[in-house]
Amino acid sequence: MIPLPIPARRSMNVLSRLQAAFQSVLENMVPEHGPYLEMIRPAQDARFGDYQANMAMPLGKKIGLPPREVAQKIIDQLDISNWCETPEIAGPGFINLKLKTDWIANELSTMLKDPNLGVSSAAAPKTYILDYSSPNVAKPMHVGHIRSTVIGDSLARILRFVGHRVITDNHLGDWGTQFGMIIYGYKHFVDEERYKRTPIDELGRLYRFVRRLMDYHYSQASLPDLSSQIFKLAEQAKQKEEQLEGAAKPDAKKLRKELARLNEKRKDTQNQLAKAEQLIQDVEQDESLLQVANAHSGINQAVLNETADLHAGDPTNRQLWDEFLPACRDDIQKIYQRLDIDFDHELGESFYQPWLGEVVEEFKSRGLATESDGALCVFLDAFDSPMIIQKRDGAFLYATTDLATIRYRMQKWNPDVVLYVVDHRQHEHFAKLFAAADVWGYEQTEFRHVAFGTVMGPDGKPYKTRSGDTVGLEGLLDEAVQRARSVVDQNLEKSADLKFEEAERQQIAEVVGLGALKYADLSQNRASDYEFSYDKMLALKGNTAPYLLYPYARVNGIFAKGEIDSSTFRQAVKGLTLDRDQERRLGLLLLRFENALAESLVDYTPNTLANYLYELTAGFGQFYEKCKVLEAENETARQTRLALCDLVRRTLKTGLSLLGIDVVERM
RNA sequence: GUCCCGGUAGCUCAGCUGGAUAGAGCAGCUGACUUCUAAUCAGCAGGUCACAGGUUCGAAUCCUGUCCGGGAUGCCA
Repeated sequence: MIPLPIPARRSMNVLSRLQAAFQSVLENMVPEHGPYLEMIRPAQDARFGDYQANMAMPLGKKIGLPPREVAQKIIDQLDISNWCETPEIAGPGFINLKLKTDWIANELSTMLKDPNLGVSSAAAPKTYILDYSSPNVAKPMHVGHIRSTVIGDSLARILRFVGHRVITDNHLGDWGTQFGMIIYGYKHFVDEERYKRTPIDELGRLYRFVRRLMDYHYSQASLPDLSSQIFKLAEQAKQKEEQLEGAAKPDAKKLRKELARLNEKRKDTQNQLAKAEQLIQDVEQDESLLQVANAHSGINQAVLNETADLHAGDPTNRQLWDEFLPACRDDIQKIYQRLDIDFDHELGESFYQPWLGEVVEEFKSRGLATESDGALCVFLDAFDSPMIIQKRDGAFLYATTDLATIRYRMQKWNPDVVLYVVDHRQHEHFAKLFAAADVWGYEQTEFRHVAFGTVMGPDGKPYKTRSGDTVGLEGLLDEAVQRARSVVDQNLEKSADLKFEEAERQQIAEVVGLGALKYADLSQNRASDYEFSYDKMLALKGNTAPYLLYPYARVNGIFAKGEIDSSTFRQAVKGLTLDRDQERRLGLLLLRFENALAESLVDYTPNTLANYLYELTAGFGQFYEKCKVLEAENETARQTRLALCDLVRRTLKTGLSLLGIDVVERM
């Protein structure tokens, strides 16, 4: 498939215009001018102008001239006088650039009339495949799925918006042990009546029930081992303590460290033991449940067998799987619908089963994989351990499916870039996978692991419920909305003149709650772990969804009060004049939108866009405080401010939509 | 053991492809609602950017080492 040509639009990107101007000067001064163009950036301090160019210092070094002299040479040849003030040289050789205010005003009126807010399409559109969310079906989705889902969705939206061809694919886990579990559950414990009426609920119940029985037996089996481990660790700790008594200083430090580590480990193991005992106790407290558990003492192995039978093509299990899968998929679909997320494809692990053998054969026949300890391994430079693609018992693995997936995607879509939005713990797996893809012959494609950190609880540990279970995603969404609702109600109590009916309150709560949840995630640097807190994500100030949603509603309020029709207004606007500082600053911020999008794609970091929107909102706040809109000093000021308001509103709406967040007309 | 990620204000976090005096929000203190929505705005205070070296005209940012935290580590995904 050939990418469709995309009509070029006029770019509002100040930075790329400056770069173009500098390029024609630098071309004559230095052969490798690319890196120097990167040294143009928005000024950090308003006193230094609007933009600054920092290349004179390194350039001076390179060509052996004083930096300030180099700066002067550049300025002399720079052809920007019709849209910039005369550049100034400061300090060791910074070139400070200030845009002509009239020019900014002019750009803004163009932006006002452009439905795309001046964002031009990518000059060279690429094909991207985005692999994200990828939950195990038949297990309830939990808090761990939110990041992949939300980050991947946002990246897909941004890439599309700037004109790339984007294919999103939800690589569902639909072929794993969890199906062995519900098959076993169905065969032994199904409530036919319930299954007919509400299959999803019944399958969910079966999954949890079997999980419980398995945990029970597994815990029992692990008790002796855990106890003896604790004993051993205690012994070792005692030994260390004795050694420590007579140890010299340098050794003592090392010993103390080892001792601390041993104690830590013992504590961990004790916790494991306590948890196992709890699981056992839970079952034993219930007489009838205990009887069932005892009657199914071989359940753990039996579940593995059911899974193996399914994979081997056993007709009964296959038929059950065919029956269960649609129900399971519908179930997760409900969550996606609520989060407004959809995929072009949902090709799960099962989809690739028919080709795993072929892939393995190819690796074998081409000498890319060799046998080691009975397993088929791909040995890769730069890795100590190989990537195993077939187990000793002949079974295939995660890595095998991933390779087959790569082959399928290459053949079907021939992507330039494939992004895997998966948590950071799988980094090494992907490093190996990509290295394998490389030797396989796909070295021209960029494979990229877009890694992200863990969602933490207030205790600084992975977010869990009080009883230590993972937090279900559906409940998470409900609570966010419910808390947003109480914020809505609280605020409406304060202002008597605003009247909101029940339905609108609920709708605002839904948008704000889900928006807050997504925004909390997306405003964070994806690489770091982050602390989950309803209170923080729903705060009215700071880098939160409610704060960003507010100016949108405010601007709507202004237009409503002034009885101004937006589209008529946009067409009618003649010229803008940015007299006030706040107006000019806000205008500059608005012109940076396209650049913010580009920056968020450099390293696939939606938080770059989120931070920009936050800055824009803060800039609007200052403007709003100082500049009356409807009752401006004169008609031109009024027009200018209405235009700025309209641009802020649209930029926020568009920007938030690229984060997958909806807006409310008033709040 | 090896490898990967992190350590920035009391707390939660931006900034990290090197740039001028390190930024937000919360918490603390002070102010601003007869006003286009105060779900807001203005101000004060708060820092050895873990530590030590190095590269550089210039380092929170790059390199090396140390400490601390998390993760991965041959047949789970």
